[in-house]
Amino acid sequence: MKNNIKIQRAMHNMTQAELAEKVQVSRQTINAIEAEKYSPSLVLGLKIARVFSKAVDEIFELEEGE
Amino acid sequence: MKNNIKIQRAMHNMTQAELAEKVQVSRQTINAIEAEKYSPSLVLGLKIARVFSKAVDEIFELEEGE
DNA sequence: CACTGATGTAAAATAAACTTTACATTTGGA
DNA sequence: TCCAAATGTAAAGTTTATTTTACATCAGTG
Repeated sequence: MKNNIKIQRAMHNMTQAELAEKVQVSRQTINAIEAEKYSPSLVLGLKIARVFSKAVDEIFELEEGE
Repeated sequence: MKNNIKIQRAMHNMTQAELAEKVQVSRQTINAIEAEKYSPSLVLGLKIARVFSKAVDEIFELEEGE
């Protein structure tokens, strides 16, 4: 799972902690997702997309063979 | 998490087992998701959307307060 | 330099997704 | 009615996401 959350945050001038609060997860969770340590739940994916007013598909993308 | 997988399957004339195989999960997982026993991972959500050539947002929707 | 806010990371614990096996129920067609 | 395919469901087990606590680093600012 690739994602461009970091870029979206930059465009919205938003910190990891702020995003975390908006979608009600811990800051570490956002950090881990950005670092691609694991991929989020669909609920979280939808919430993050909503924060940035984007479709899920515009933020998250499957990788080869995934 | 609401979803319209059952409808999508009907439109594509596809069985739970067939969908399960296409996205590489067990049939029970598809069944559980349709029955909204739990919501899928984002990876699985993206795969399912891909099977039906739809955006994730067209198949899955957050519920009130979620 | 000292301080602060933002980020990276890690280990242990909990919660949630997913699998496997197995069986019951429903439904449509021969 | 009988059969088979499709669906529903359940319990136990494994894997993965997420939390909590805690600390380390880094960049900019006083």
